[in-house]
Amino acid sequence: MAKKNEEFVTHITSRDEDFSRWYTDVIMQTDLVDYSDVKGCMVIKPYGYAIWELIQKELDARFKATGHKNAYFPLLIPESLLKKEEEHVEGFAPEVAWVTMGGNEVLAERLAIRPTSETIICSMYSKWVQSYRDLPLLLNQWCNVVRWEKSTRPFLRTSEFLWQEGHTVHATEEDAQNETMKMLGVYEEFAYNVLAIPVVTGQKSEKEKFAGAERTYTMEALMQDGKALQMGTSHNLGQHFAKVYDIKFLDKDGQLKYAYQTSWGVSTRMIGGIIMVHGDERGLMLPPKIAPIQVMVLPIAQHKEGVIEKAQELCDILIAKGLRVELDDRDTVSAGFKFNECELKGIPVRIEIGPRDIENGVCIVVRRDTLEKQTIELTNIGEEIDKILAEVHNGILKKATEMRDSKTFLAKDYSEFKDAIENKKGFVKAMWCGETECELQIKEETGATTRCMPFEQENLGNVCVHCGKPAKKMVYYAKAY
RNA sequence: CGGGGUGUAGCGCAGCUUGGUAGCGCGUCUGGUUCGGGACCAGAAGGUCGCAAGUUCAAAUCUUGUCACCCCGACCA
Repeated sequence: MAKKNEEFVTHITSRDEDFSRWYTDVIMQTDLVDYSDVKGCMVIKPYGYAIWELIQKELDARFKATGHKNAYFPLLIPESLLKKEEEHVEGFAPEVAWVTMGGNEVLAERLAIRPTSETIICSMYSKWVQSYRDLPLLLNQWCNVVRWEKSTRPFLRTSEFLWQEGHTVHATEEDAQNETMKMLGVYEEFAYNVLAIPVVTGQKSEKEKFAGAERTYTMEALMQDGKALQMGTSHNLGQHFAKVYDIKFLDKDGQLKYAYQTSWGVSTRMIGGIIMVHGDERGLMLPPKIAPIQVMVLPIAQHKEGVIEKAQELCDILIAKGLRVELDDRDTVSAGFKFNECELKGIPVRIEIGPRDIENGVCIVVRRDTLEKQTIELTNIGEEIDKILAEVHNGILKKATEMRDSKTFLAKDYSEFKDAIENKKGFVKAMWCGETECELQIKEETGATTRCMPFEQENLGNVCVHCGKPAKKMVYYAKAY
């Protein structure tokens, strides 16, 4: 006899009690990842990888729609090649992993395992770009990169991670800037419409920008513990790399010119963001569009005649609608266990169907985000589920937006600023003089960094919140992952 | 690299102060009864107590050394 337990039970640490522990509990118990024997590297298990595959699919469709093609460049980069762009090397030097041996022989020149591929891609682009007719060159690659991190956390910071990096070449500065903004726009649209995560977009400060970029743009999301996470970046590289790697083309006017470039990327870190934005006390909450299983069908009292058959029939109808559906027909665990497991794993919708329902021609549909149960007629179940999945998406986006807004504060002076960072925790909007020195001091004193200078500027005052000098920009500050 | 902490069954931990040859919860396996919110009963398997040396009749426990991992800082998608 199953225990009639009205209280829902969870086996994960409370979010409020220890957010970091909660995060670890969720990713380990939901079968997303496992720790490997390699320091700082995670194993992405099938359930976690399926999420990444869906992210890839959604993004690829967007990249293709904006004229980009996929390619693949080598994992290993000769030291000499990597070292050409000074600012770039300086930025990445501390975290590059090196290959020094080939078989039993010491290599004459060490090979870097790519921390990012600008250098190797630019070295190829210099061969490929000769004429204005070759431009724009719009490529993307899906790959792994390695950065030797001192402290790591699954998805958020691992020594090796998966990402996509777009690298484009343009004839004019204007084209490059347009591309930079366009791709940030693609990421932003993706964040809202696929991940259901509200973001703040804007430009990075000099201190925070990508090593070797002219300008870096970013989208920043806020996690439930009030820390910010950079979810994607888009860089206008200007002619920095073109000059170093000699990417020149003959323009319409017969002049030989250096090309303008961009690069942009998002990584498996996004999955960490999804967990920390949407997750709750019961575990994961996956946005329907990237949920490997959108609907789990649970037969109740499945040993009784006709139940499994009816549940399978229901599955088939939904699969035919193009939904990702699974039937949990295990007879080794109780129904209650399955309910909890569905919630833990963040499956957006589950359907319970048992003898009583079959008799009445209905099923019970439960939304993961609200845990609301509704009785739905089997006759038009396909349309209803579509509708409910859309409602779940909108519901979690709304909730996440409210969460972000409730954790976004204004600071007119430095005491307000410190109070907001230390006690309230979240985004803090404040005016800034534009000096790196000020940023450094603020970080030293509060732990907060500038996240971005948002495109949507507001005038909160005329002076810098820290030094009191004339203010140039409104900035989002936060402690960040 | 600075500061702190932890290593005992697959996972989470207790035992250590005051030495006496290892235990709890979860999980796993077997059988049965269950199955509409993490079922129950009965039985079973599983540990050179991180590693090494020392003290002792006797070490998970005391001493010394060593290794590994985790957290907080510095650095970063």
